[in-house]
Amino acid sequence: MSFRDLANDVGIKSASVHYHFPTKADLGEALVARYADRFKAELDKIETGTLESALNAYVALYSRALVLNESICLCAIMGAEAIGLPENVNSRTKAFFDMNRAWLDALLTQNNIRSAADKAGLIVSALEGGMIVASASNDRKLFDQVAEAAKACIS
Amino acid sequence: MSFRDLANDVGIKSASVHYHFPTKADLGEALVARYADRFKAELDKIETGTLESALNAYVALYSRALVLNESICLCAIMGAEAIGLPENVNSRTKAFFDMNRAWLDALLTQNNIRSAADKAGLIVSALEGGMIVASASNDRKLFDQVAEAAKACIS
DNA sequence: GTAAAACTATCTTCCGATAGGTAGGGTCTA
DNA sequence: TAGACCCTACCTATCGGAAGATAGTTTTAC
Repeated sequence: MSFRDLANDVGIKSASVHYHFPTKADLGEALVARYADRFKAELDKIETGTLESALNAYVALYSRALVLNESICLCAIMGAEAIGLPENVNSRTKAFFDMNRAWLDALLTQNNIRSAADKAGLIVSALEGGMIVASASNDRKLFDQVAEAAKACIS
Repeated sequence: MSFRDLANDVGIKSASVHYHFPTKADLGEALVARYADRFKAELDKIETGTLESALNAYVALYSRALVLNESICLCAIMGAEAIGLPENVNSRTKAFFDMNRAWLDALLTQNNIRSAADKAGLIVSALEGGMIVASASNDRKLFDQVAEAAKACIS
């Protein structure tokens, strides 16, 4: 996705995109930041009543991206490319993962799960990795399997 | 990494690289294929005597890439970029993941672990995702945490 | 009238790819 | 055994295009 492609999609000229986002790094950072913000908003909507339903809702956030948009988590892509990406983009990506782990950690702790932080990290990694494996294999069932197996690890 | 960059590293001209790998797709496929072959060779060396030691050796294969080369699994990168990559590259990437799951499935089955296939998928996804999260966060400990948590899920 | 936001036009750099040539080594045959 | 031939692996040179970015100008909205 070049400046010209993006400009074309929006309906303006590439020079106008540069007006809002001077460099590619600025554009990338804004993209990840917006993605993280929207994800955070979805997290805040999740009802943390029972552990199981909360986890299901959490997984559904990932699953939706995989199924509907036929793409994968933006931060999985950015994270995989972290080497060679600008530092400001990487720090936003890191912040996204931190946010996810923190949310899960809080949820698990609240439900008296042992080693909450470790399991939170496992779930995030498994879901991100699961999206990649499923996407590369063109088989969404692989993601569902991973998500189920990850949930089965809790308790 | 362009044809010119690669040619420069090898010490020849980019046209000569095109002689061996006519298109970028050919080059990418060969790269992933070689990576998978080498990984397979390492898998074959693993002593599957005890489950724990075998799993440790398996995780070490990933960990080594993360620590020594200061990079991550090639197939994590290719898988994350699967959308937009040539089909021949994607099928090699898929084959790599299949191979990993099959190896773990056999190991777990051999050790009478229930839901071996599901857990094999979980481990692969967790390790691939763990590398990405750790790389993006520039914190190798995150990967080690994930690897430990994944192993703790077995049995 | 001013400031934001779009535009035109252009520059430089890099990319993947191709055409065509060259040097060296091996092979077949009269 | 000498010449004709061919294959491999590199080379030089170049093409068309796309990319990121900038300078300067015009339009639009309040």
